[in-house]
Amino acid sequence: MQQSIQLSVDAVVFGYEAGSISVLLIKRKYEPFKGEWAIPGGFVLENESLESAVERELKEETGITIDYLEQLYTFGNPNRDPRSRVVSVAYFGLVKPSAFKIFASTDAEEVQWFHIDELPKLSFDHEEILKKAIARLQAKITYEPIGFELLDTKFPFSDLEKLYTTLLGRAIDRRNFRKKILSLNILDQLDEKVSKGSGRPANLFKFNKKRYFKLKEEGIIFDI
Amino acid sequence: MQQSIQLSVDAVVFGYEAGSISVLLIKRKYEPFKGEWAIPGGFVLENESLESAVERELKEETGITIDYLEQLYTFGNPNRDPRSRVVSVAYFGLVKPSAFKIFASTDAEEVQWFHIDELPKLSFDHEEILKKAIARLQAKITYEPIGFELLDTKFPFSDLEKLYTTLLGRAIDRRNFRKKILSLNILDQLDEKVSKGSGRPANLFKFNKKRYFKLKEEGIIFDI
DNA sequence: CATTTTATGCGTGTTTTTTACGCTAAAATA
DNA sequence: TATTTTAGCGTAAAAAACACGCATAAAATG
Repeated sequence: MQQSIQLSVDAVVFGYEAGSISVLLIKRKYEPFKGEWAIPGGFVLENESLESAVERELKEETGITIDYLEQLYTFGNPNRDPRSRVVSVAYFGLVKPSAFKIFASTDAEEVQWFHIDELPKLSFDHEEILKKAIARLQAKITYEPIGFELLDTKFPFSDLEKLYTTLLGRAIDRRNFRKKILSLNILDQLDEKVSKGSGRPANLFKFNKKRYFKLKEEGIIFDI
Repeated sequence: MQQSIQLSVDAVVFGYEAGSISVLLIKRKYEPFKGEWAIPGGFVLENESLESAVERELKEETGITIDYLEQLYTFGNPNRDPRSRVVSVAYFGLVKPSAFKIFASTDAEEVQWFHIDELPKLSFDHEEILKKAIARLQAKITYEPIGFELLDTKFPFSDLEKLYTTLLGRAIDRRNFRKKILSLNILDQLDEKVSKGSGRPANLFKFNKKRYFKLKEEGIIFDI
């Protein structure tokens, strides 16, 4: 028995900057869908794990090294690729965009961050993949502290608050939100302040991942 | 570019009977791992969707038609199969065991339900897959009403309660649980009673899936 | 340099949800 | 018929979620 199914990986990478969520897309250099936008990804090599394949492709095509990566879903519709049967394992990644300089290479003619509400037409079934990834991001920030992967290591509380209002798509009470997050005891308050523009300078905070995992083991759950 | 990665599907199927959760396993008829227990599954055909492949393999190997099926995770470790590189998309299924007669055929020498705390040694990385499936089942019954897929269409409230205590692995207050579930308004109380053994006969209930989806659209969420 | 603007940060009362637990009802059993 | 067993209803206390007031600090404005 010998199939000729090809296996690929794709990565939906989210970033957050200046109050809006963006996703990293590439413009395809080759057929099919040459010149159109797509989620970065490519074929898995013979002796490579799926995660390694994702990391390699991202590095090759966009120059990005990922901070947070998890498997999203496997898309296996027989006709999703016009060339042949290609099954793709999609991943979901988060980065701090400020930390990386993106550049196109190999299969990518161009790389660009797109706001998730200003997306171009996408190749293959990538729209479906992206839709699923957005749903996952919105759901997951309410029960796992993954939002911190999108912020700088040190951040003022207002950044976190803004991230959540953006992702949840609704207003949240600033005072109650602060109380709730601080009561979880997973943030370290630093002795630094930032002043961006007018207004009172804000204290900087840092996510204490180690403490979070310890609390998680003890059964304390993150829940917004 | 031509890979020789093979693609398979596997299905972890859970059933519930007499107060305990079981999983459907097959004894392998051929090498590798001939004579050992494994999760049912097999290779995906060229023009078949992943879901169809799962359904076909389950039917072939065990005789079961699944009630509830969802994708679990894709396992792609390069050495998970001693023959060659095989990537497997694992699925998660639920059935009412009373509704089916299981029988072994094709690749299976034997089929059997195993209580999830009395499992045999498993082939490949199937232990890892099963572990993930159990975690998913336990997590998911708290935020989606999938428990009903394991019960008979008509069931007394105590069956539901017992299922939850079993799955959650802890006692729950009978009175508060009933109040909570009934207040969700997703159960129809029937005009039938069952009396099994001693004690006051219990009213039968039926899960109203249609109403649940309607409520879900309106934003009412199931949460135990 | 006083005043306005902008944003931080602490507190308090109210409503809603969760939790704990007492008690009655109906059938089998001894 | 008394006792045991399982079903089913109700009520009060505790905890969490929600709504909102207001003092404070620094920068911008005139």
